[in-house]
Amino acid sequence: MNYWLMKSEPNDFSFEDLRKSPSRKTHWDGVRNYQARNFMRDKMKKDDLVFFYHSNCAEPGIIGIARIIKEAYPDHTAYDPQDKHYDQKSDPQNPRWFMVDISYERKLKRTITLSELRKYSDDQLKDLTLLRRGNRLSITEVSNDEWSFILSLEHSDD
DNA sequence: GCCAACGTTGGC
DNA sequence: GCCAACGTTGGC
Repeated sequence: MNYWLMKSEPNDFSFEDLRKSPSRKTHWDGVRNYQARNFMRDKMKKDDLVFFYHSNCAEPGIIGIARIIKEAYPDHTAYDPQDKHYDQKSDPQNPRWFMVDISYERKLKRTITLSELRKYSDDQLKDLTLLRRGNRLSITEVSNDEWSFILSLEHSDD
């Protein structure tokens, strides 16, 4: 079982949007970065848990938990010229881009903000990929220890 | 809105 | 294969 962190801009698709989706699930389409694709295609497994992170917003941070409910399959939006993430070079016979399905698990009692996570960047979270300088990857791995530590913050005062 | 970081593209 | 130009991400 692996743990993940997935970013989403709440203006685009928020954790609340996931909660309101039919059956509280969605496909994670539109990923067009090879490293993020490789994580989805090669390492994400059904039932893995995901920190849902809000980026590019007033209070960036982890807002809730989602679950992988379907492993990687071709991202059909890559073949749709009308789609924002259309990729002319993607061939259905040899898919380049993949997506997974995720479902809403639960909202955290409080948002664990980026600035709060940074307080531990020299110690418990020193290897957290999200905190690496300049990291823009939309899907990153979270270790078992990092997952437990971040969850332990949920019930602390700040 | 600014801008640093960084992935991708394409000319050579 | 190098690398400059360009586009995107995302915190602030």
